[in-house]
Amino acid sequence: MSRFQILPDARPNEAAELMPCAACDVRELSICSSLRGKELDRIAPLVTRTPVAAGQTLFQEGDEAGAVYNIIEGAVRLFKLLPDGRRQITGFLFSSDFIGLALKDRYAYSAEAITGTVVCRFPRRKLESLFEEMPRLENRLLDQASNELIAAQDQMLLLGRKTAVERLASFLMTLAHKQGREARGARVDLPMTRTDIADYLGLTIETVSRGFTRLRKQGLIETPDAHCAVLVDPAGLRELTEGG
Amino acid sequence: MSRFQILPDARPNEAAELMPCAACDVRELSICSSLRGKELDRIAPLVTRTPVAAGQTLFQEGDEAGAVYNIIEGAVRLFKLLPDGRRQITGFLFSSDFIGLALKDRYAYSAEAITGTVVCRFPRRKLESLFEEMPRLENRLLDQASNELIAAQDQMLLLGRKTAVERLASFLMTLAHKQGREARGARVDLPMTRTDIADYLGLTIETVSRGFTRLRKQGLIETPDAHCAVLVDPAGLRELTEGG
DNA sequence: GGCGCACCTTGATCCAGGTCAAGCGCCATT
DNA sequence: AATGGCGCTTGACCTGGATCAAGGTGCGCC
Repeated sequence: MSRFQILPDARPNEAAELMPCAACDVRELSICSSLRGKELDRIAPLVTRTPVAAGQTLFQEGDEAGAVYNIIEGAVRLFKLLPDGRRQITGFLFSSDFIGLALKDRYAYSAEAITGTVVCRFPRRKLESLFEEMPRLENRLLDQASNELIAAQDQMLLLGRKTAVERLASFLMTLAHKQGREARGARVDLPMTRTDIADYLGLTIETVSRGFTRLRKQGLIETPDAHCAVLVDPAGLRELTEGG
Repeated sequence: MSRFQILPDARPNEAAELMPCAACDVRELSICSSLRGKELDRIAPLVTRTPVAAGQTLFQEGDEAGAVYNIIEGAVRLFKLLPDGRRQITGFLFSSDFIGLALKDRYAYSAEAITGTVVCRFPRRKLESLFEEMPRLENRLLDQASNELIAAQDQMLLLGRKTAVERLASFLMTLAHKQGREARGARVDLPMTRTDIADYLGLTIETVSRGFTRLRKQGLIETPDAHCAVLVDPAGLRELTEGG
């Protein structure tokens, strides 16, 4: 999937020679876009590119937070569990997204790959020591944190006050936006399962399924298969999003 | 309520003479704790201390985000509205809390004083230009953002997956924690109304009221009046919090 | 090509929490 | 001390979404 090899941990010099950062597909989109040439050279030997198979765990809630990650390719779900197994997915992350803002000593949530994924792993301690050297990096992270907080508040509104179809419509339009496919007829990818969507929207899988059926019958979307949705009427969906 | 006078906007020199920051009650608790003496002198003339009456609006969702705030005293609710009036409160803020992390050009939520409140207002543009000078300040804000993100994720779990009583128990224990009153018999202040609590927990006022009644009948709390709760059995409440 | 399994859809029924309605307590105003 | 309004509680009933149950569909594997 990735054009890059996994970097051997034991030989940082060789890793540096490969210059993965300079050639990274998502560099300009990720937090790394805040880094200049020299800074990139400084960081390159510290990162490790790793593939993660679908369903595999990156880390679990409560683990010591030893690393932060950039997603190079694929999709990841972040979630929290209650002791009896109830699950809340707090976010889906995709290429160029950063994992590791919301943490103290330990991760506050678990992270699993949804599809085959490639991540770029960065030791957390080293990151923090770089802040002094690279204030633009910290700046970028604060910006990112801001965006995530705004998204989190939107999600609270969704979970606290929206109906099932409104939640589903909101979810589809948010994904469409992230994928740059908000136009009529655009095809939105849904790499996650119905169960994932349900656990993200605070619903059950059955309600999510009925929601898709309803949006389809109302002529708002088409679902050629379970892992994509075609926006037949994005304006109508957008309206639904806010209770219209 | 505050021991400080409102600073006259028109006369910054006089404001500086008053040195409100150096004498500020909540300085050590707020983001300002990251500032050293000289930095404080630099910031003091830029801030404006303002009282806000109960029920008054600090700013509205969609307003241009011209300022950030520190709460000196009182309580504030942040919320988002749907066009039909459904409201989701995204947070309650108290003394020493900071308002202004989750914003781009415009505020993503509205802010209203719950009780009589005193805030410390800071022009946003000036704040950003101070980051270079005071990296510790940016550091502190990133930390704060981290904490807020973790809290937001907890709230998503609450809204998406907890039952009505579990939500109420979680709310009480979170407030108890913030107030440093988690011991058996401790008295937790509830400055907000039942309607506010309902809009924070994604419930109706009736369900919140029945929740209090149920917790009382189970011997977990007492409610001498509507604006406080006594923790009769904090361990029991804590269990409920996670579905126990 | 058939088997097994994971995932999705649909229907029938149930129930937690919403809605509607009534009444109480408290306080500010007259 | 009557009045009115707001905030809170409680009861009766209703409903959106959960739960329970039964197939359907697609795909990897033998």
